[in-house]
Amino acid sequence: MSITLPSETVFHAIERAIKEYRKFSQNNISNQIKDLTIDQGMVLLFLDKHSELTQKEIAALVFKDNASMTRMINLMVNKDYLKRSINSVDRRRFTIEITAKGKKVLETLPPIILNNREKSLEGITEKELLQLETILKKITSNCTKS
Amino acid sequence: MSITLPSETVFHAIERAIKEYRKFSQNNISNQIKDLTIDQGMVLLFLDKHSELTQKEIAALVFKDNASMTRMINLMVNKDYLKRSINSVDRRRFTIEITAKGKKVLETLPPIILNNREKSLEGITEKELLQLETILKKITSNCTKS
DNA sequence: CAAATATAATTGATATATCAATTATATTTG
DNA sequence: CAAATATAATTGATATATCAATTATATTTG
Repeated sequence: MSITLPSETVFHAIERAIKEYRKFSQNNISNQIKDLTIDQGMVLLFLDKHSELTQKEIAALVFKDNASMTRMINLMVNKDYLKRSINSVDRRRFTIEITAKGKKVLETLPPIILNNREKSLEGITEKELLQLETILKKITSNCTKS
Repeated sequence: MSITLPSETVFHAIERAIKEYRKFSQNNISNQIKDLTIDQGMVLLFLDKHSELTQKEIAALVFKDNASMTRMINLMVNKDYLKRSINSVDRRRFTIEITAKGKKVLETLPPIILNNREKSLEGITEKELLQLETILKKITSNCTKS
């Protein structure tokens, strides 16, 4: 008996689901907003609600490392979504502000995202959603413990 | 009422679980095999069982696009895991063979992967696993339909 | 059969991921 | 307090992701 192929495992199903959701979301975003990735959109959402976040904290929220976040924010500054300025309290940090263009996006983006979530979870009950989260958290915890 | 932050959604939990699983797996692989990524390992597993696969087909199995697969296989050829030769039946394709070094890896890798799967699913019942797959497939189907 | 179309793979450009090393500043500790 | 250590962010190198264009070959169609 040889090993079950990765394509037959639950990990494959997990990866498939999140990738299709990302693709679906990105398409729906791109239809209305030019030149914005989901991840960039999420960065805007987080900064909108928590303006004092450091790059490191944002990175953790969107599953990136600091190096990726530096480059992502560079891009977003170049595209005029964000403005970076030195934080006078801790000069190792930056204060990141959302520009007028960024704020414009924040008017259009949330309804698109809400719709993405709703459509992709259609036919799934509240109970199932809770089950899903519970099981996923077990996997996460198994992989992170020790 | 503003939008629920991405970090509070089930999509975040999905992404977290698969990323932690990948990290966990990669660590366990790297402990025993130098210079092999999970994805490269999966390519070896697939080719081992289905030697006639085209690059395009392998790409689909590991969620990459053709361009990424081309580069990944280039690397694996350079690292002497694979050998590429023209397919005489269809000269657009390649026949990809696993080298002796690749076969060596295939002796060490499966037990590591089995252990990764087992450990990461510890405490999760058969029933829960089925529920998980069912719900994930609903999401996938919602995101791909139309 | 020749022209049109399709397919497998590659290439180029740009973005992102990952790791290690580095820089600048802040905090801790002897 | 000075030296050691920690932290936030950056940079460089290399791999991977994504899109569009290209190349080479195969298949379809008028």
